[in-house]
Amino acid sequence: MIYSTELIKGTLKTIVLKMLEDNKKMYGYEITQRVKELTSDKIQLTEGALYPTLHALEAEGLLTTEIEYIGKRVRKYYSLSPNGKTKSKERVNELAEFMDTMKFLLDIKTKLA
Amino acid sequence: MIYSTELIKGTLKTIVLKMLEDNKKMYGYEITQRVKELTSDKIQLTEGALYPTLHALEAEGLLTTEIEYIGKRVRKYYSLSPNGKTKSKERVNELAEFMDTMKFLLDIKTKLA
DNA sequence: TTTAATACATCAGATTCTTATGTATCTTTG
DNA sequence: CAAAGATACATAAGAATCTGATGTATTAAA
Repeated sequence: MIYSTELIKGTLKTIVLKMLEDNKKMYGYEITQRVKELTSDKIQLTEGALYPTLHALEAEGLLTTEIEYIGKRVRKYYSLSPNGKTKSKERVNELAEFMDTMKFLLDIKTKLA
Repeated sequence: MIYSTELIKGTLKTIVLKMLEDNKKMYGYEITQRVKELTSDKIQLTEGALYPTLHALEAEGLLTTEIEYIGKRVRKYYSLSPNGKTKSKERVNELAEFMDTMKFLLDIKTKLA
């Protein structure tokens, strides 16, 4: 099952920050592949969503970039800035808490009086 | 902590369906209050988001409505249609699975070789 | 040699949410 | 009793974010 992209809305930035927290330095295409791999193809980030998000995070000062050439092909590596590291932890914590809350909400079986 | 509404994006329809699955019959304002109560104020649905969502679910044939008057004040009760019941279970399952996947993703500490 | 994979990017259109506004009734409180 | 707050519906402009398409270019595989 591939998750309806509706669900991924709102979590993309957090996913990106977390990937960079765990891997120091990644390029866009690599992030899509890593997430696909880690989720057994269940989360497939589209480039049309990812690249604008990376640009936005960079504009917010959370990411820094360095260009590398592999042969003639360009790669743009992203890393967390100091602010990005802080923000990443915040975001991941918030999302984890949110998911706990949602799990509770979805498991409610009894009607309250 | 009130969750940044960014996180709620994409989960609103599922929350509404689930509330109706558990309570048979609810009106809009009641849903906002129930969710607020169940989440200790952490998820606060706005009316500007909720009412259009209810209308959309009704247009999709997932909800049915009945009007009731409390004094002179109107109340619009929503219930799951047969299709709505099926859809609700699908959505809740998908969201539960998605959250498991996300938890896994957020807990990854080690870099893969 | 042509298809697929790698790697970047942009953009029109769709969807969905926020915030504000509007209407109206009922309850509480100073 | 008047004002404020709670109850209860609804719409709409603007913002944010994603989809799906399109574009360019290099490298690897079939």
